[in-house]
Amino acid sequence: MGKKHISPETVKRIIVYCRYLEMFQKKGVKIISSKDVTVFLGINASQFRKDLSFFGEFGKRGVGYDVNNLLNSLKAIIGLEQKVQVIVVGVGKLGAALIGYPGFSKLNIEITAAFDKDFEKIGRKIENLEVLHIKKVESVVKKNNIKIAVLCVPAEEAQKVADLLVGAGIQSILNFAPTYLDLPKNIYLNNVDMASELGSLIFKLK
Amino acid sequence: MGKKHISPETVKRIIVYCRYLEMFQKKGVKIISSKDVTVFLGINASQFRKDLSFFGEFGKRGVGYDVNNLLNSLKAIIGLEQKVQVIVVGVGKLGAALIGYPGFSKLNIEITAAFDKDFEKIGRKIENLEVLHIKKVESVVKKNNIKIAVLCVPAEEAQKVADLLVGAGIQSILNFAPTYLDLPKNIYLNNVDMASELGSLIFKLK
DNA sequence: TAGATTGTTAATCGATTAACAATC
DNA sequence: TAGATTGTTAATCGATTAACAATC
Repeated sequence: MGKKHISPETVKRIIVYCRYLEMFQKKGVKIISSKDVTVFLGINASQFRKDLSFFGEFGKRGVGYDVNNLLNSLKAIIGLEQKVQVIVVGVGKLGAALIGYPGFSKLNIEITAAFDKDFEKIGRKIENLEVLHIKKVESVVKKNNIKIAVLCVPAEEAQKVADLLVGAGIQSILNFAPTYLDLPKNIYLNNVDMASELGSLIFKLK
Repeated sequence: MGKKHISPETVKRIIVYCRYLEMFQKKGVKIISSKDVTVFLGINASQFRKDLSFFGEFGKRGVGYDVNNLLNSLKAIIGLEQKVQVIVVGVGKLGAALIGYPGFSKLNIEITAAFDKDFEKIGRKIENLEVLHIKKVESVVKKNNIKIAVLCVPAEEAQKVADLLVGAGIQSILNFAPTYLDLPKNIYLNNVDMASELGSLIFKLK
């Protein structure tokens, strides 16, 4: 399947479209046009159609898109049509908050296990999930065939723990530590840099 | 000051440069080249020099950049040379985690106050910060001349609370709720969409 | 059929990278 | 001076938007 290159921007917009389509679905809207989907989001309707065009044809000319069909198709494109299992590594305040984060469960994402190195935390339950010692990560990852880790350890530890995760078989890391991670090229890395988002707001106010 | 348009990407990269320069500063490195700063970050050295060029000249040809000077200059450019006060609105797990988030304090950002509407939470202390009722937000914002709010309420409430913040005089919002906010054009909005970052990793694995 | 809206190509826009004169 | 590295211009690349034929 000679998949054309699809930009991360396109993928993230598709998730935004999904959320918005769910709103229409709940309201009972059956058919929607590219303009209806995008005008409120501040996105160009051409961009919506272009984004979809990477994956096929989903609409009827002169008519629009069937909300249910389109939503199901988009979810399947991202890979959200069935539950996705991820682990959380580092159960400080942020990690603990992410374990119960409704934005993840809404997307069909399930936190399978949580890990820490601090014996104070190990055995504690967070949202019915027992915190395990980090040394168990490899066996849990292998047993459940988990590919994605959410990394919430302090910046100083992040590289070391990321290396450990890669060694355990993790293929993708969502990194919340405000530091750059040097990882093998075959590992996917997304950084959520909350401080730099806030910093960019501070700059704009000047 | 006919400031050229500066992209958000440039601003976020400058914050990344700051973090990395601080590492060099701690190690006692005095002089650094554009290549030294960028090679490990996987950024092109031209990009670094181009990013800086929007704001002036900071290096010596044939020599490089003075680490201390450059770091101070960059912090001043972003607006981080003095403490910046922000408020956190919505003290669920995520909001509570952000109140103690070291990534913010490292950038000289101070959480001045935290708000919620839930009487169970009001009066509780989080990291020595008392949670206030949301109805007090306007007086706190005005009194302390606060311009930035971090919004951590559930998606369903986000628009309503954002409108309230704008009414109270807030000029910039860092939104963690996974929903689109429709705000006046003069209000700056940055979205941290953790779920879509995770979704884009899921897609890449396919 | 006439009007509407898609899917896709072409045009535009902006961001990244390469190249190089300036200069330490 | 010779070598190194900046600051900036020009070339490249990719993403967004406009335009329009296809077609419901």
